[in-house]
Amino acid sequence: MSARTTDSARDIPEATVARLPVYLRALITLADQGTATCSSEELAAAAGVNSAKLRKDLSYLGSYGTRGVGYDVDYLRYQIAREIGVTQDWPVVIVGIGNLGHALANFSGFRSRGFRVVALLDADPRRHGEVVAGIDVRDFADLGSIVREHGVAIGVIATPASAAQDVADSMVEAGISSILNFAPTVIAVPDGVDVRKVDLSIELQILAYHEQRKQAEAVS
Amino acid sequence: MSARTTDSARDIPEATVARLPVYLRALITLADQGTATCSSEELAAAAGVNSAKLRKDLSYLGSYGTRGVGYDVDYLRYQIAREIGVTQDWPVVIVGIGNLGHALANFSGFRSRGFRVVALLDADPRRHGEVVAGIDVRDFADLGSIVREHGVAIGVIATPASAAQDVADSMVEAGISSILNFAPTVIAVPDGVDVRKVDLSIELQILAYHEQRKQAEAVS
DNA sequence: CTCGTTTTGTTCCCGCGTTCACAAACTCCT
DNA sequence: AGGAGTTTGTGAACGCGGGAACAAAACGAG
Repeated sequence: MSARTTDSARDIPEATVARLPVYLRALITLADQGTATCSSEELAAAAGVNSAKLRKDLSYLGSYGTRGVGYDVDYLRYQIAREIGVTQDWPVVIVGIGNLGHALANFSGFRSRGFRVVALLDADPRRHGEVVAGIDVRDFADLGSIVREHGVAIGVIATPASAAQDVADSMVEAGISSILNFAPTVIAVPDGVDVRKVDLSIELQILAYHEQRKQAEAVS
Repeated sequence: MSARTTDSARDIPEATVARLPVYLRALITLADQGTATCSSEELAAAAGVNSAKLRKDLSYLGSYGTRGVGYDVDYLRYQIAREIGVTQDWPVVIVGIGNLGHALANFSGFRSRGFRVVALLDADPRRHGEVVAGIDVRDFADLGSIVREHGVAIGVIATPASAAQDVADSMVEAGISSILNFAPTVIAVPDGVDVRKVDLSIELQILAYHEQRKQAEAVS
């Protein structure tokens, strides 16, 4: 902590951070199509946001565009990737190799963004030795040594809700400081550890709420 | 549309709607533990939010608490469930039965919240007839008739990004008005259709950004 | 070189959401 | 019955994020 003047580290609003990966994906798509330059208007359309918002977001990173011209796709793509940190390699462990764990282990989107699954862990001994996505499932008790060996900072929880808090505690103790939680429960972690949660059921419930209101409107 | 006075339909802020399912889950956990009554402080702790925020959120639904006492767990649970709409049955179709589609089809959290998977669809003929989670995979072309037959309002997209827009278009045409999109791409839909997206890779990238900054701080 | 055109970067304003703080209301004990 | 103690519901202040609008900068034509 403490103030410093690392020039690359102005503080970027959280809402902007959440959109940068979307811009990055849009830029990759544009690059694949052979587009060399794009305006904020085009990129905003591809990312599904307002162009003023896009420009403001990018301005937090620096002045990477050219007035009257637009943005160089490859250059901007690299700058965003660097800012997010996906130019480096991030070792990741996945705990809980059920249906969801399988899907995550096989998900190609991780690999292509600099995330490398270094271990799959499960508490159930019957799963140990099983090979998923070319990686063999190991004992959850090995977490500590794996984290030390590979310098893992990011952990993914794909266990049932009942196990999630214990897994999180073990992850923190092992030195992991960023957790992506798919278990449908709130987990508590000490300060300095980031948690993001993805809850499929919650997303559906939000849709159901709006759907219910739409249907109520329709019959009125 | 148009203004009406359905007393149950004051407009609830979007941020509150997104938290109601979390409260509901916390209440179910409390009920399972045999708790009959809880204070806003306790419930807030279980849901991982500030107690003032919880009280304000609940106040949008009505005055379901008792001052000096707290909230009746079962009663509040029912009221929230009714407000979200999960007291009724929501038929759902899942399109794209790859790794993720498998996991979603088997996910028990849907069933327990009033969501019923009525069909699994895939464009690949080799998958047709395969049985996943007790439901057999059918041709994507059957979407329209299935939606009509079951009155499906909610669709889940679990296809690769390249197919997502086409699937969304077909869903909208079939009459689906709420879409949960797991494909890593922005999809465009007409007004009146709600889309929520879940992007695993984006969540990890957000964690990576913060992790990078923590590590930069650590060496300074 | 100068003017018109295009597009970025930024300023300003507004509205939503969060939090504090307190009044209203209910229970329990004496 | 009345007062002390609790806990809800809400009014008010504050800060963040979104969007419109504009000034600054680059390019091209003549």
